[in-house]
Amino acid sequence: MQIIECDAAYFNPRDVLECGQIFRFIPFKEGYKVFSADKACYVHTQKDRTLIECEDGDYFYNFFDLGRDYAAIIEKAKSFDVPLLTRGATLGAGLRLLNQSAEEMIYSFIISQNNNIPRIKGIIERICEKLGEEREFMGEKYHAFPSSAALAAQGAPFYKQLGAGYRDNYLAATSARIAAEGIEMLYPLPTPQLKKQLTTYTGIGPKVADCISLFGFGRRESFPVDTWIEKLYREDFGGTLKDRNKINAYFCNLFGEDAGYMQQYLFYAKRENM
DNA sequence: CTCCAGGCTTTAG
DNA sequence: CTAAAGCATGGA
Repeated sequence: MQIIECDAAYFNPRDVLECGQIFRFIPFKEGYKVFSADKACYVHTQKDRTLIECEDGDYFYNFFDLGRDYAAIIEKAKSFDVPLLTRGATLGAGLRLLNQSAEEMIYSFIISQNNNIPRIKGIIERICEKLGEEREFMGEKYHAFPSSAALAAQGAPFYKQLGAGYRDNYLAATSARIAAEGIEMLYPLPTPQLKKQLTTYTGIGPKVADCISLFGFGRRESFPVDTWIEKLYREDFGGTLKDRNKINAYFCNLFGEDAGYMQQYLFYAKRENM
């Protein structure tokens, strides 16, 4: 077992996990067990340090984006002088953007569309339980996220039965395509072309493509526009555009290469008062 | 009962 | 091209 340690001021496990970028984690002892692809870790905070316990330190160092200077990101966020963004970057100083498995993001965010977070988590959990390889971490069993081949071996009725609703065929069709083609050709693409390619998969539109690009391919210039962003665009930016693609262009132009981080702070601040 | 959730596909104009 | 209906499910 390895232990990675870092400054808790820029790594609050609750903020990082509960902000909708990841769906596989459970409260455990003083912190959380976190699952990604076929790996697991235990993350918790002691005083001013956040500790990550795991078997694969290199994987989770990258996963939690530990090479990034978040103090600089937060300063940049405040420099835009937008009240909601400054509030998000202040209250959410412990936020981080995760570097997750691209395939896991593809299926997870297909499920996320027009859905709520508790239900998304349940559907993904049941899929892993049924199709993911069994592993063990800290004396307890868990299931890896299934391979595309394992997902493709099931049809739409299987996903419907797990509660995926009308997204059943999206999962069946896209897993079949990826099992046949792979996704290696996507990694070298420039971000605009990556987004365009992602939207050619069944069940992936512009918003889901931005989430996959941001969380699964490390494209920090991506800015997903969902119902929350649309709401804060109107209420906090005085925006009048109604087309989400245009709202996306507005924010990408405003925030540039770090738009994804700004999106997380805004999302965080807007969701705080629920 | 209706409304909504990290929207997409299909169809109509 | 844009606009709107239809879509499963579960909780508020």
